[in-house]
Amino acid sequence: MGRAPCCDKANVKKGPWSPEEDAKLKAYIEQHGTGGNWIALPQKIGLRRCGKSCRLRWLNYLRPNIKHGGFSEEEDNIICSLYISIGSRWSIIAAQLPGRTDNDIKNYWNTRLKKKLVGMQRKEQQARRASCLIKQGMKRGSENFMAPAEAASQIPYWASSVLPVTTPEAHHQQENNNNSTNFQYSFDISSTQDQFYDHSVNMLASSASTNSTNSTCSQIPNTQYGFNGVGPNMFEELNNFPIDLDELLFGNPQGLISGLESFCGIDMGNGSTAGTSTSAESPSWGDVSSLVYAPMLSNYEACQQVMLQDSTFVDSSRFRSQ
DNA sequence: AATGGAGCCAACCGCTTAGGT
DNA sequence: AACCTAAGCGGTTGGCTCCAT
Repeated sequence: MGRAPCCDKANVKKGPWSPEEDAKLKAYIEQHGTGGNWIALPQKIGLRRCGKSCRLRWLNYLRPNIKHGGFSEEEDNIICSLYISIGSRWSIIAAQLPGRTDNDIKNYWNTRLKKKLVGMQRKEQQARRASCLIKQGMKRGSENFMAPAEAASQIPYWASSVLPVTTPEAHHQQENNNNSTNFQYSFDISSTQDQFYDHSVNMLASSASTNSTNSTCSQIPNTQYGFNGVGPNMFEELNNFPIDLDELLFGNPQGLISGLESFCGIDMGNGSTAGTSTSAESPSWGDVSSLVYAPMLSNYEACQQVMLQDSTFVDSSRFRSQ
């Protein structure tokens, strides 16, 4: 036996809203509010619409200060960073972007951002293959670091932090900054869920720090989780990177999270290291926003300010111009 | 000019969650 | 504690527009 319908479907109009319906709904809500009962609202107004449909129309279209289209670079970066951190939690992502609806962001991701990300990964892989062929032809033991700098430069900072790509400059700086030669993607076992979500901030921070030595973003402890993104064995690590974006983004979005989990050695559900979780269920995220988003956003905003001011920071317009 | 395919987006569907009784 | 109802949410779909042929 199925669920009882929320409204009398036979007497409910479906499909696109007419300007008259929009005007009725908007006028009523602006004057009286929703009254906390969407189901009863269409009857009060005299609309032959389902309450859910009214709610959706208001939230996604009629509500004041709604922005449609024209996503900025900053919004792109926030969306991508958050998607990488928390997956398709569109309402949470939308909460970080004033004026944007979850539906808008979801559509934008599915139709544009996702494809851009995959396209960039393909380009990077092609460049890497070409680089490997060149390297194979070169004399062994060369001190020259033949990184696919051009390919790396085509990747936005949020993506380059997820897909471990390095540049000669970053490599050199990393050597100066870190005496350790054992690059590891390791998480502190005691990492909390909050810390992992802060990973997004670290992505931004790590990218900033590799491009600007005096950025205040570099003050964020971006090596805490091993996501500083550069190291002597970077290409080996890249080859081992378990995420195929083609598969994950177009086939199984949750797999992106799983891939990151296994890659990072963390169970995002309980904060323990990989291998300790026996549950086959998807992770329980809990109240993510209360756990992390306030500090995360403030960190991000602070970081963003620096990025905007720092002319040496990687030009994110590369991303939009793809 | 006609047509077919791709891209985009508004809206719907159904499941989950939260709150009330 | 159990149940019911409405809101919230994310996945999916249908139809419109644009563009290439």
